[in-house]
Amino acid sequence: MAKSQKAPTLNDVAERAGVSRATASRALAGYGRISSDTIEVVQTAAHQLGYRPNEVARAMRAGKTKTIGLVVISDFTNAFFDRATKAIIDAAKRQGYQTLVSHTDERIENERQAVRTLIEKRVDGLILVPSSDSDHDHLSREHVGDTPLVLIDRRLDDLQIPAVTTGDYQGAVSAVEHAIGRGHKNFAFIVAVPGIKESTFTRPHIPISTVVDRTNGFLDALNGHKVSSKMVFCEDSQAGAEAAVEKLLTAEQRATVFLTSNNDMLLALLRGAGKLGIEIGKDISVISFDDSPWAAAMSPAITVVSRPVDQLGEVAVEILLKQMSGAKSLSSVTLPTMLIERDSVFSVPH
Amino acid sequence: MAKSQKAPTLNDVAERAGVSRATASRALAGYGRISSDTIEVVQTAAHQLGYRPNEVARAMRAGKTKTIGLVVISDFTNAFFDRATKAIIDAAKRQGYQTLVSHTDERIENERQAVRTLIEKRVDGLILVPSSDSDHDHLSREHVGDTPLVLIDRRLDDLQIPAVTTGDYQGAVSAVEHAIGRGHKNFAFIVAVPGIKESTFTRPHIPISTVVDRTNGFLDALNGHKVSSKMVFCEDSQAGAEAAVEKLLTAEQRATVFLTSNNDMLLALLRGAGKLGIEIGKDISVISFDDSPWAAAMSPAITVVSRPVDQLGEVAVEILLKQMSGAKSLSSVTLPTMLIERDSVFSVPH
DNA sequence: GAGAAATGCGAGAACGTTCTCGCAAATCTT
DNA sequence: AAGATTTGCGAGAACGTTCTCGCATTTCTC
Repeated sequence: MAKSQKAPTLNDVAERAGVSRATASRALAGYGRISSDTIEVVQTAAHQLGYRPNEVARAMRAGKTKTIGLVVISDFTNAFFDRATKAIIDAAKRQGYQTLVSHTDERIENERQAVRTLIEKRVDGLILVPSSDSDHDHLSREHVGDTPLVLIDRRLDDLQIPAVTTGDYQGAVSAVEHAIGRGHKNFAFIVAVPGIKESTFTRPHIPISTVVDRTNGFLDALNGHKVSSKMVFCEDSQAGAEAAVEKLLTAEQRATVFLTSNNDMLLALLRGAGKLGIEIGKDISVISFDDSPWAAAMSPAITVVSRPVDQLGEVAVEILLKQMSGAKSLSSVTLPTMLIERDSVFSVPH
Repeated sequence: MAKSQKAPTLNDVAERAGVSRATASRALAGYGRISSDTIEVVQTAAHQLGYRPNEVARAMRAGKTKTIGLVVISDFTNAFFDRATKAIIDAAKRQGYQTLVSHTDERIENERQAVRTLIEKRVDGLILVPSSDSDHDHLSREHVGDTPLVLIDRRLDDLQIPAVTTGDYQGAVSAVEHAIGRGHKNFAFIVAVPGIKESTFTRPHIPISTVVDRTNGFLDALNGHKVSSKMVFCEDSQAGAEAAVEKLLTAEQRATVFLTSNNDMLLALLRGAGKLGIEIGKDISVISFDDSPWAAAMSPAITVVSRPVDQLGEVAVEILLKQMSGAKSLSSVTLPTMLIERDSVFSVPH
């Protein structure tokens, strides 16, 4: 008997139960007209054979895979996208969907390829964090067909795709206002910009709405106050960030408060300060975007602009599901950020 | 025309190219006997229609989904499983496989359900970190059928399943020896044990090989040396960990060196020390399992037992693929850990 | 230039479901 | 008790591929 090799099919169950395939299907799925006796017979037959429904066949027949795709950049240090990933996977599961995950490492070719294969796998929907605000042909309706699509963390202003983002502009504003309230007059903002070749003090093109919003918030909040400020736009590498940080820390008119646009930059700042013997919370103040258990446990604990990452994932799934069930022209959502005051911002005596 | 609604199928392509479905298939997949003229005709037809092969149908026909399942506990603080997840997804993609991810949150029912649905989705293989060394019926051959299965991070000694683990015993030994070399004579080991209800100083049943190995390594390395030591077994909650830590830190004969079994425990220790005004690297020494960017950037930087997490993922995928291609009775692999000496361990004057 | 071999292509089955029909038997009407 | 309705079930198609056959037609062989 080669029977023990292949997984038992519905046909095998039907045969053993002495009914037709159609009846077996009805008995197990519990639809249509069927007697409770037959249900029992079929169920025990299925159980004895160790029958597992073949979801591939089911998907083929139904035209739905009960699977969504997630295309995400994965950041090492920031827990942000890892957290978002978990939130999405779990929220999807709660609704009966499994999640196929792809990483782009912020490279557009990877994004393109990921979208392509996920669509070929016929995912019922797609959640994506776009790597570029200009290169997004592969996200057009023409290319994704009628696959529902939701963006997270970043908007794409020239495409009609619902996006779930966080209040980055407001977050930057609240950070600046907090520091101004504590008497700070000399600001620095360390901004990570994916894709640029080397760090610079002059504003480059920023391909990500999130970062644009934060810099705008920073500038606008400062506007009208008699303070000096400086932004450094860092390349993504650790070395680049550290070099830029060192330049800021050793400047003659060193800022008294430093904002960092994510945890990678915060870490670069921490390393740089450590190396130069500069104490956080005493020599300089620090506020970072994105909270993490680490930021809270350090001495001093770091004041952060916390973003609602779990909620971000949940809302994204929610909007995606709405789209799947036929809703048209869904609008984007911006979730509020929150400044968590800890010990890394001191008051400047005036 | 309702044609614009449905995704074009191979039939549509064939029709437009004026050939049969079979020929169109050959032309696109590039197998069998076919003239280069027809290939071109079919390819342009496919391109004009925006044809995307339906991988569901392909999977059904082939009996292979080109998809693997990953069942993992997800830890907030530790980057460990997030890193492993990324490594696995990327390694799988390199081999042409997509990855379906499920989180168990260390709960056996979730693990059971995840395995079940992944098998119903007919994944070609399964990578899993088991939550319990005793409750694993759902992983028996009887239940997973002939789906290849690889364990990571934890062994299951009474089941014949290949596991990729790290040298946790040796890691603990190297940490202890390092501290002994620096003159320490009073050790504490803070051990997270999933599943226990409350923290305790007496050894409970530990359902995870990784943790067992570490405690054994700790004990064995200490054996024969004239030192005192204490282990605290922590429940998984943050509050539980902190309470246990506080007890250790305020003990009259406080240890001079603290080992922590993961980054969550390290954080609990950091918070506790911060609260009590105890300085790491000065008042107490610290060594933690698992490296992270944070541990390296802090002041003082934390000495850690680093585990090769990327390699872990890659090897797991490799073994899984071997199993998929028919290899039988693969053996388990243990990857070496490495002690990274930083600034959190001081020398005790004798 | 006649048979042999090679080439290109179409017909049709198969993968494992679900679901629409239609038919027989059982149950309900009055 | 005879028609009307309900109930339970089986036959068969469909989802979109791939692949095995077999049949023409072309190209090779001497």
